[in-house]
Amino acid sequence: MAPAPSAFLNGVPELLVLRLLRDREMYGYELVQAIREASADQLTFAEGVIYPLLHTLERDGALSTRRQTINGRSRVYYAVTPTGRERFDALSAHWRTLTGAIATVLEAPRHA
Amino acid sequence: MAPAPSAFLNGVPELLVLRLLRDREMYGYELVQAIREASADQLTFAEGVIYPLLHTLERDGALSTRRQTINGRSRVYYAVTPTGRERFDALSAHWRTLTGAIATVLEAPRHA
DNA sequence: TGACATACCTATCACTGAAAGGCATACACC
DNA sequence: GGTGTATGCCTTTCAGTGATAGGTATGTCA
Repeated sequence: MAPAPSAFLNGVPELLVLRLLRDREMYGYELVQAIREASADQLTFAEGVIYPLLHTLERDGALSTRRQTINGRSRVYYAVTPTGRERFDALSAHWRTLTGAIATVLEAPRHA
Repeated sequence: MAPAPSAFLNGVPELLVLRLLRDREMYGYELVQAIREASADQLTFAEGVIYPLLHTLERDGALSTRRQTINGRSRVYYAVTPTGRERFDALSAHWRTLTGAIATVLEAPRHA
């Protein structure tokens, strides 16, 4: 009933999107491929995941948009706002904490 | 429609349960606390998560059970079967691959 | 007596990411 | 001219997971 803000390990697409946009602005279609390429095809988030996510992040003020038409095709470029940067820092810290804890359990020599 | 066997990053409770049981047999209530303690309170999976999971793993042949009464209280001890060990190895490898890929994206100096 | 820890269990729900679509333009090729 | 593919945007629907919140029963200790 009170779902955690970012329940457990979810929110990885968000984490990656914010990370990539931290370097430079990108548009949705570009992000989908950038994630795949940056992870050497290990991670694939389809457009059905990325687009709604971008809309949500924009609505929350974590991203700002800029529309541009190139070669007759319209693109929507997304950039990280200060709010988005804070959000990334929080998500990132949370991610490291959790994966660190899991690694601890996995690698512990023996559990008494 | 064709949900991956272990969709994306899910299955962490399963991973941890199999890991802990690899060392020694334990009962449900004990596992709940063991996970919390082994992770220094960073990870908490309630009984509502652990018990159904144990039942599923037993049904799948990954765990075997042994009932024992101690101090008037009944306990169900779970132990990992060979099938369970394989399952753990697969889950573990999958986990390392994914978190490794995410780390790559997060830590990359810059994305061109 | 009452409270709390132990020990098992189930039913229900929200949310995420997965899947599968749809729309439109540009470009290459035959 | 027609067909196919890549680009670029979008939405709707769905399954599965873990979260929540219950319920039962015994032992112990104040």
